[in-house]
Amino acid sequence: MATHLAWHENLRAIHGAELLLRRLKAVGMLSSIEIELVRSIRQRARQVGAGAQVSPEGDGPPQPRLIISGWACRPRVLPDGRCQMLSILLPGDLIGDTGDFRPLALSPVMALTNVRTINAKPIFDAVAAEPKAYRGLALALQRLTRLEEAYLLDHVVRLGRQTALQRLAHCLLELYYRARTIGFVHGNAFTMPLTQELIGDALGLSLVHVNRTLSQLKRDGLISLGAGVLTILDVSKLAYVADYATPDTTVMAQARM
Amino acid sequence: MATHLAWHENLRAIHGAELLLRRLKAVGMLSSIEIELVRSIRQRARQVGAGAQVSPEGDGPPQPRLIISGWACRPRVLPDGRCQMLSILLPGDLIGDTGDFRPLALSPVMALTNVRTINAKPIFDAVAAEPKAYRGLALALQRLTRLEEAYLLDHVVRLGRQTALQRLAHCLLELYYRARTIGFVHGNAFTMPLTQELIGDALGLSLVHVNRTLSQLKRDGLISLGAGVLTILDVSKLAYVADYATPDTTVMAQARM
DNA sequence: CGTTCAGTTGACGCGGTTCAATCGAAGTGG
DNA sequence: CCACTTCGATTGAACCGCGTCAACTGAACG
Repeated sequence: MATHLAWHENLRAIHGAELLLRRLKAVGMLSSIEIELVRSIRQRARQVGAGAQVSPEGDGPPQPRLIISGWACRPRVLPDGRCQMLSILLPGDLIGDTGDFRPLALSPVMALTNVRTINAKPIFDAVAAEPKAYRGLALALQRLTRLEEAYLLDHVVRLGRQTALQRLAHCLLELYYRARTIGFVHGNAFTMPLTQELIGDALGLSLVHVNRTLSQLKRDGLISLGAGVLTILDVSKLAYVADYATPDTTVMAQARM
Repeated sequence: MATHLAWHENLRAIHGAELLLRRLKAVGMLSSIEIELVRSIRQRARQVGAGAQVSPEGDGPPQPRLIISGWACRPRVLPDGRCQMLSILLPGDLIGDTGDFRPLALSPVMALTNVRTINAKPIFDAVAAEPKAYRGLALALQRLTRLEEAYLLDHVVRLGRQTALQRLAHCLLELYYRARTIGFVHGNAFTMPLTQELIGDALGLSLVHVNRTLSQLKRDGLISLGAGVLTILDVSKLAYVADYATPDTTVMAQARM
């Protein structure tokens, strides 16, 4: 029984590395050696429940880990108890410090659902030890970091200058494209486990207004949402109201330099 | 006459390097060799008028430059013509790419007043060529980059979860501490050349509401503002309403790891 | 002496918050 | 097996922060 469980967890970990590979392949080319390295991180996963802190786990800079299942966020809590998310994290996303102590990478990560992570340090260690052998991988990892900053810049514009409808549409589209990259979208639908309160914390809106704005998007036939499954019914119309530029032309372009 | 002008510009450039030195010394320790290197960038300054683009100047990644006088910003212009600033830039701030292609560093910089910059590439070239000799400088430069990201995170919280009064108070305090670092503050007063419309673009507010909110801060005796000079009359009260944590305990702490 | 630009002020309306109540689904304990 | 609770979604009503429109001021400038 115990061995069966361990084997099961192992499978999960392999799958988790596959998610990271999809993201890396979306921003660069990897050699078969590099692909093997990423696949080699098949250690036992660590799980935390919804609401628990994922990172940092103790003192000092947080170790790099890969989210292999569940959603998380980087919350900033204000004295009055309200919360503003800096970013939303999906399976396939890397968290923790990768040696440069970026404030975003150092900021706490909180689980929004049950979250499973595996240690990603072996990847960075290998890349640091043999830069020549892992040039493509190093570049792709750096591009994922840039992508994270590009999303942050979009977030600023969203919060500063967009209406509730635009923010929501923009955010849902971002999540849609990110979910698609990791292969979670089937027929323009994907699992979106965020509650309306959490969406509010991400977009600087109240729970009630998120509800009303979501209703409007449904009424207008742009999305459908039920039982935790979000379907983008009309990508181009949604992109139009959100003022959302296709990732290829902006966010990804910035990452690809 | 021409030679006199060149000599004058030279003086300015030396002073500009001094501003960068103050910022570097605020986040790390420099050897005398490193100080000499920073002081050695005394090339002729380039000037652009208010409203003009400072960076990038042409194609490709923008070269690293140092702002030696004037204020600038990183604007994001929306299709409807409105604008959201990603950050505000003061004298002593570095702009342009430093080799890692960060989206923030690549995003356009626009002059808000007349802006003079000098080429900062020699510094980065020297650090890259002789990492051993310039370890302290490399670290300090990296910390300035982190600081920039930390300000961006604060910006997200400001825009997402703070009222107009709080945003304004928070922003003015940030500018106050940054101006103080470069030695521009005398008796809690410093030159603040931003128009109310520009402040609005930074904080996601309308011109009119910025005016009213500024009036309130004046009425409450927290600031005084006239003829482009901002005086912080009560730092601690302003920090209280802004919910502003002292830089030492937060932003700087993140940069100092 | 007109023009432009930044600041200032009033009136009005909308977008979004807050308070509050309801509802269904999913536990949870007796 | 059934209350009882909890949690997320939903909806109504009142309120208010902030945006918009518009008019006016004073200073700087040609």
